[in-house]
Amino acid sequence: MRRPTLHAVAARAGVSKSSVSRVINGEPTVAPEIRQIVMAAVTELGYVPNGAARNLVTQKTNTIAIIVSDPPEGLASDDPMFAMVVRAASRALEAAGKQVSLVLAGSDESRRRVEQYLAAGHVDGAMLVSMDGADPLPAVLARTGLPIVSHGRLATPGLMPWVDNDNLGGATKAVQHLLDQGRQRIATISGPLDMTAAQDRLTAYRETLKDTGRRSIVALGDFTRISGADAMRQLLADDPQLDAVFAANDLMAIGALRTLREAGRRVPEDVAVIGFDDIEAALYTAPALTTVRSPMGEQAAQTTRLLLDLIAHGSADSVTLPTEIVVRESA
Amino acid sequence: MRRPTLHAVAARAGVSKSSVSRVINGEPTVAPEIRQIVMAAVTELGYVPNGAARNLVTQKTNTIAIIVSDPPEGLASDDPMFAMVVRAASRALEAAGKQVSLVLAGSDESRRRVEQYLAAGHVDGAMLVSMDGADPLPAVLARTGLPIVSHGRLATPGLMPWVDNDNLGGATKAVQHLLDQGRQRIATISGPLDMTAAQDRLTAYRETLKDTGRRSIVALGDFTRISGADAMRQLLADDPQLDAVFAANDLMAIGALRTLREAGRRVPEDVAVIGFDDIEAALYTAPALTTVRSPMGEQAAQTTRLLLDLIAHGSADSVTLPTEIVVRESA
DNA sequence: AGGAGGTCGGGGAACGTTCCCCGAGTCTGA
DNA sequence: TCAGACTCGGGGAACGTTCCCCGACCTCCT
Repeated sequence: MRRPTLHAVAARAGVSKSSVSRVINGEPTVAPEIRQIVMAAVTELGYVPNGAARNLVTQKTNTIAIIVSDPPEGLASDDPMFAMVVRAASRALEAAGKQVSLVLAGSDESRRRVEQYLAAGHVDGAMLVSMDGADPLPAVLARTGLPIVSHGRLATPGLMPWVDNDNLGGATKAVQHLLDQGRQRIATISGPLDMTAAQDRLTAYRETLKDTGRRSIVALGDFTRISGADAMRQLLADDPQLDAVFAANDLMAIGALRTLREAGRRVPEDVAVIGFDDIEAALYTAPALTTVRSPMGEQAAQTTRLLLDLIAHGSADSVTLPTEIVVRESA
Repeated sequence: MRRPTLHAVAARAGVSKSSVSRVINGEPTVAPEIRQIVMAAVTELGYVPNGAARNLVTQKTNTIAIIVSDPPEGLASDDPMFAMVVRAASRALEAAGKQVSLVLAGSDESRRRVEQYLAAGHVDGAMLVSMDGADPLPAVLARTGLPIVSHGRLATPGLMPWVDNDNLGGATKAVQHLLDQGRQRIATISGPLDMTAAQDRLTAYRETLKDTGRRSIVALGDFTRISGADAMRQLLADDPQLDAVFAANDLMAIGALRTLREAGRRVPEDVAVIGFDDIEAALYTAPALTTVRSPMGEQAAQTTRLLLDLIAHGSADSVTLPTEIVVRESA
């Protein structure tokens, strides 16, 4: 009932286990006839090399960890980012012949386990996804010496290479678009400020407005729909005269849209709304959401490439990807 | 530069490697003072047991594979199901001390690799997610003899235990709700018919309507928003008089809502729309979507429990979870 | 024809654990 | 106080591979 071993295949084929190993690993220095005999024995016995034994002796695992920060609240668990990023990264990794180990870093307890897990040599490298600035995990993991890259720029610079999209540029374009429409009172719904993406988008909003003499109107969200809805209520209370809102992501823009509808404001006539990310749902809101496209699939693919480079060459340079505005109906 | 081994810790602590191993694995039969000495040496050296060596000798990996069918088209890559299911299952698995290996089964090539991967002993068990009926993968994997369960009932019965929600009951409730409102011409947008969930939802629609003498009006979708929008266009062309639509999932209902809006039909006055799943986005449509709640987080957690049971006891019974209707504005 | 060089297969050590088995040490009870 | 039983630590084999090194055979050149 036990799986056949290399030894069994060698015995079956009547050659040494070295020869079998060479055939399995596709080494060129093996006679064609031997190869054939071995292959026959392999298929006959249904032999598959034992992964653990292989990992042990080669000191590599062919496995990459995708480490996703997972807030214990369990909010935003249908986050489209998660699906897009994990899926795109997995695809790229599998295309490169790597296996994927998915790690949710939630509680402190689980964070400790992540460190152990990496130190135990289970993976050849890791990709960090949506880490916030307060999280000590990146620094801890960087110290393991393993090749690690970050999907999204980290608050602490220099820890590891990263791939991010041009949040500053994108947010600037968004606010500029509202200004170009002649909007006078432009508010923003910010993301959680311990994340660099949220910081950058807020900074760009402030800088762009400052040049026009307008004042900033800011409400805080956490990148979820419900927080966007709440923040919008807050903004309407703070300044009933506002005529435009820049939400730091589409999910919050969708929440804002609902609040505006409930408040009887027309979009875009009374209030223009612009989001960020261009998730698929942005096409299906009423009215359809104007937003800034961040190339999420591309970002995940590039992050993967960066990691593979880092593993192969020992170094890799961070990348910033361009963003573009997508004008639909809401602004 | 190399990581310390068990041997190094033993030397440092002045005990045998057996003692160190016992301490590491928390065996009770070890003197407290020895334990203390060993622990000191462990922290001092920063020792972490090598995973591959451990896996090799114990013949288990503490790892579970989540195998997700991944259509090559790359459509629906922001599928909220993917995020919810993978996240909930990962959480449950990590809570049980298991590591998660995420496997996307896309091309034929990658399917072959999945089989190899499982046969190589990289995992102790696997969970299949969103397999369609035409997929040979479940049968192939079942033959490996590894403990495997399915998230969602499979088209081929008896292959492995599964956890599903009550699609028949839920869809019946949905259609009945439309009937109760006095709707006369009730159409449906079906999911891909090679998936059991789509089959069941369509069957329930047909059965429920049949009793009332009404005729079925069916358009085919594939569980994506765009397909829902297309199918709705089709339905309006087929029967301009229709006054209700049951979409087999919320994503397609969202697509249908957009088409209805474009066609100038009011929801729910002219056409009632009801979805299925109760994803978070259903709360944010205009009008808010009436739908059938399927407990996705619960389903993922139960599937995990089923798998752990199967691994521990060698057997486990399939589970069907109840669904309930959630009435909002659209129907 | 003989030797040198190159090609290919075989034996065995090593990877870092766990676990079995044995032996030594300790404690208890008669 | 001594024997027996039990507790706890140590040595070593085993897990299934890879890879190094050596040896044998073949070929080609001189």
